[in-house]
Amino acid sequence: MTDPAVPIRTRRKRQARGEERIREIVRAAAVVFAERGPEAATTNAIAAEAGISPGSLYQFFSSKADIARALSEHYAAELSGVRQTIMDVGQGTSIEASIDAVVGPLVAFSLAHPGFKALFARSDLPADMRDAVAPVQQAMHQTVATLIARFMTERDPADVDRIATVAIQIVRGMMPLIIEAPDPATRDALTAELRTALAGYLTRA
Amino acid sequence: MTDPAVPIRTRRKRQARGEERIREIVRAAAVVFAERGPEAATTNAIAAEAGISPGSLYQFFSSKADIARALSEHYAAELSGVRQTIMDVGQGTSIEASIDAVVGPLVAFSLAHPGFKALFARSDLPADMRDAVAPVQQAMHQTVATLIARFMTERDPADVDRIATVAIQIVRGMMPLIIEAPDPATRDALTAELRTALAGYLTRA
DNA sequence: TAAATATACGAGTATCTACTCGTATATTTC
DNA sequence: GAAATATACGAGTAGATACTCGTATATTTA
Repeated sequence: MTDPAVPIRTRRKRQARGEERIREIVRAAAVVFAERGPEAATTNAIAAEAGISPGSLYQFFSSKADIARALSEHYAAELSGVRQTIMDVGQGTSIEASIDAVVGPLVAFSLAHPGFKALFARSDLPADMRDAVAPVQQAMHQTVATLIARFMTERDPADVDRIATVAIQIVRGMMPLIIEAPDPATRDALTAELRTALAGYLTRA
Repeated sequence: MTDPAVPIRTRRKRQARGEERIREIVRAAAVVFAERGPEAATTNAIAAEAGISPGSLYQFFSSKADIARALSEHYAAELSGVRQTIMDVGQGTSIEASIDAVVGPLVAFSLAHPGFKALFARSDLPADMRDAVAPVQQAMHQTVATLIARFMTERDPADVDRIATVAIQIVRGMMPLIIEAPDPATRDALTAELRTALAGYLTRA
């Protein structure tokens, strides 16, 4: 039974064009997710948008949920810059100032990345996709909780956690309205309302 | 060409068992929508839950969106009692008291009617269903705006409208968490957070 | 250069879903 | 009681979708 050398062939390194294809598929997935929503986004449509065949798509991803996972991780990476900026606001700033530091960039990011809303604004994704994006969602929750904890140094961590959850849900509720606002003035007004709602909640929570 | 008497046969009156079937189908739809969500809820599953054949279902409803419409109207009717109670709170009560008068019954209603959340908590239903439930959604918006207007007698109606929209989105964001809370204590805590969020927003808006 | 493997294709498959249709029975109307 | 119609059935249809498979080419490794 002792098997000295089972040469389970390790996959040879991915080629440069493979990496490029993956990037192209993730980009296409963002477009299709944004246009049709997570359940109506078909793998064939993603392949078409990427300019490749369905077979090639499955050369790099094992399932639609796997594509969603890659897309969510892509957004997490893109957001890390934003997160750094946010975390850099001084420890002594007011709740309102911190909210301003978060809301503006987040709205800008959502506008620039239309697929982001499709993946993160919904709390009831199909099970397989929800599982796929859960790690990134939890990381975002952690970031928000850390930020909120600065203003609630005396509070129980469980309280801070709950407050972070509520704040995220408020953002989730408002973001679709903001993104799909018919004109910039409406968008700005709704963004201001989001700031008001967050400030109102967090100063009372 | 002049046709003096085109006897377009007017459909004979629906029988009592037909009315009963319709009630049964709507009830079944609520169950299936709650269990699977609006897009995964299949008409065959609704028929099975109602204990009838797919063909019989289409005897009474022309499409899945048509069933969603009937369900949303059913909820609107069920909610009219709640609305009456809410509207009866005195004109002079505080914002907080009014919020309490709304949130408690609304959470209770959502818990007692699991399909309600599936239809009303989502802002991105498939187009045909969204159109089907739009009238009821608008009626609910009107009710909320009327209630809010009591505290904002000086405000422009457009402002009141926008504030009502934001308040509804806050509720929409929180309701899934409240309904799916793992235990009653968590549910009560989240319901309290919803009250806090609404009070915080409305006193600042 | 030759073997090995990554990339690429796209028609095809199994499965699912909204909805139909031919047919049969229950109820109402006259 | 008989014609007309509402109710009921459930196998069947057309269309869609996630994913596969046989095959062919490009690239890398030795």
